[in-house]
Amino acid sequence: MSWSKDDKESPRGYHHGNLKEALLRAALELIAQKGPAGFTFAEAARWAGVSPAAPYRHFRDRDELMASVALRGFEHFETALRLAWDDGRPDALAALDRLGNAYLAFAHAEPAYYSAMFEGGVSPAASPELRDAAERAFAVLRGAAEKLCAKMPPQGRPPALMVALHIWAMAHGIASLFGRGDAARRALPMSAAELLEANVLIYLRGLGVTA
Amino acid sequence: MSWSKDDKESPRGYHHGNLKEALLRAALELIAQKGPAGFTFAEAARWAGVSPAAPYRHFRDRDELMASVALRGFEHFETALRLAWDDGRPDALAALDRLGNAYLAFAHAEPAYYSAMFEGGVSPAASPELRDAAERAFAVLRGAAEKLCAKMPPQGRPPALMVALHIWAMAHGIASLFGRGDAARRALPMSAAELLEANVLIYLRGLGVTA
DNA sequence: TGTACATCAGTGAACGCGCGTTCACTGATGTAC
DNA sequence: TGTACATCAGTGAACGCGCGTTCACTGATGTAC
Repeated sequence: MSWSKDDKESPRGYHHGNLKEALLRAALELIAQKGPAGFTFAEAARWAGVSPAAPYRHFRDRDELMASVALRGFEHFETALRLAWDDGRPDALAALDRLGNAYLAFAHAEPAYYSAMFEGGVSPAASPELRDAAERAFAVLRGAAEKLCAKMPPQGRPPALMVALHIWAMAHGIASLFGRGDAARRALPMSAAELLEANVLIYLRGLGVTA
Repeated sequence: MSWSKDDKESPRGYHHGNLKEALLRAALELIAQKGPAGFTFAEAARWAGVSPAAPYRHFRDRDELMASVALRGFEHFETALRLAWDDGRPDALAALDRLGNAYLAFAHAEPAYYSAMFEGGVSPAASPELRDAAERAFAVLRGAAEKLCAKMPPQGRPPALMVALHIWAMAHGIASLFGRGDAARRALPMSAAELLEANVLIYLRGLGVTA
């Protein structure tokens, strides 16, 4: 985060100019350093180089800031997934493989967003905005599941929603158990990405989808 | 937790008699109420009806108490899984189904243990004791995977470790996304247990395991 | 059986700290005329 | 183009609070003899 130094040291006048943005980045940085529980309103203010009362101009409280981080996380997450899926081009299987990799890459590269989204104690149902953002991200998985189901033999074709939930569960399970950069992780015989790819491939074979 | 009232109100002398145990239970209760981040050393002491200095006789600090909770959690978890698996009787598939249900039931009935184990910020590698307990719980899944692999056609039989990790990921993914009692959860077309059962069945079909 | 003593678990008062939150304020910005 | 004024973002000092941690202490328990 090379801009952090600039942000903190560049002279500024009485008005910060972009404090809301700076607070979001501060929260993100602090979550990355200490986990979703380990950041405080006061510290975010300090990190942004501003008095402890200033954040109240932009967020009602700590929870609202956390929810904003989660919201932004879901937006970036959706973008990353949508880009990887690329509407199923050139074919659904190749695209799904990219999708899984993108899922893990996001959880790995942006653990702060990922934990704000899924472990931050933010209830997605709390704000309609947040719920919608989460829904839009899930919609990418949902769309992928639909395209996959269309490839299956019609008899015994499973509901696309269920397939989407399964894919989500496998990706989330592997991401949260093995996908973070922690040193404390279990030694694996293969990478998280390989593990997920194999899991999804076996699952699809079970559904009768073949390459 | 009907004993809590008794514990707090029954008269006791200068010595508590079973403070370590009471602190573990207090921590568990507080984690259940406010999540793994939302309990403090001082509050656990208060909950156990003891001065704030007393816990230091039994735990170095908050982290050691949290690690003890996680340790006990893994022990109960292992017991529950082992009981459900029952050495694969009467056959591996039926036993695996019970195993999955037991996994979800534990996460649902003991969210405090589950989050101390997987989201408490406790590094399993920190203490050998904790690592071993986690390893013994995983060994149940591992054993199940081995029994399943033995049923597969030998050509292209996958490594049992990978199958165990896949089962773990599916169970953990579904447990942490859909398996908690939160009101804020996504409305699902089926229960978490059904979702996991279907996921595992499709996966096994993909491996060539049939009922 | 009784007594002296060591050990140990819990006390309670004290401390420094950082947090969340409030308040009247002040400096900067933008706008109406 | 300039001036008066409303609006707004950030200040800084203050508060009460609960936490973690320490300390010399004290009451209870167990043990040696």
